[in-house]
Amino acid sequence: MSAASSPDLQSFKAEFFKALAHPVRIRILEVLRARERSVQELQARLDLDQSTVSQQLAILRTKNIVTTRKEGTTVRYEIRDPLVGNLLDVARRVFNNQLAGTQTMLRALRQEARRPARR
Amino acid sequence: MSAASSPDLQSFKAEFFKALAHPVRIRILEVLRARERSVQELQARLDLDQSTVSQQLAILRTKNIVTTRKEGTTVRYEIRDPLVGNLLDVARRVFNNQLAGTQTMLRALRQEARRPARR
DNA sequence: TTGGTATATAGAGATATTTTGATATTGTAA
DNA sequence: TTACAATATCAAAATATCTCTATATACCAA
Repeated sequence: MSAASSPDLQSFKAEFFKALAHPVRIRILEVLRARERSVQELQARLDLDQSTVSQQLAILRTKNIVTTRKEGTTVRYEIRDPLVGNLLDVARRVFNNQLAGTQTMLRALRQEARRPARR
Repeated sequence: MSAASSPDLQSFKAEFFKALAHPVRIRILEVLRARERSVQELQARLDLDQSTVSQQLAILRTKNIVTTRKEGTTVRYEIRDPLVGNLLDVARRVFNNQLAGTQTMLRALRQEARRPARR
């Protein structure tokens, strides 16, 4: 019974990473990292249409990565576990190593690191 | 130009998480974390057939997560950036929070944390 | 050479995810 | 009520990923 042979657990982990495995969902999480947001705000900020944002949020909700708070007719989303932010940070460091060489994306990545949040 | 609006970069990140989004690939990485392994060793240790292991390794190779070293007829794989190990650790902590409540998997997760490697 | 062992790749059917547009639902103000 | 705004869900076609089996390649020993 090694670390690598707990199939249900590894499937659970895979599901979690799947939740991160989409550009829109990553963009959403990077915005939510700074603070909670309504669907509208996400929509405006990411320049995506309502359906797209709501659907991707539904996926993040399903995977328990994000929670909601209803305020009248608007719904505010936030990241459930701040540790997810740390995860993205470590991932960024991996990307940084991987990208050593490809200039354009590397520059964008550095930009991000310098400007971690925004109101 | 916010942190969330560098679509190419976020796609690149999504590709990376996609690479982790499969139970077999996670199991492989968790074995490789301890040290490099030949395809055979992985195959035996994970109780998977040759084709499956080789295919999943090909995906990890494509995404630049592992590198290979050829030794005669055997090929040894290793994780390219040890930081990927840290990433898995942070992910484990997220899982731990998420699983608070579901007993079985939680126990398996704790097991892993206690027994991080094996020869 | 030939044969065997280790690894890689190909192909096809099954399944899952994305994408887009349309429609539901819910809450609130008039 | 009615109407509107915010959010959620549905459905279908396009695309991607998985799974399994078969075959290919590369290396080595005899």
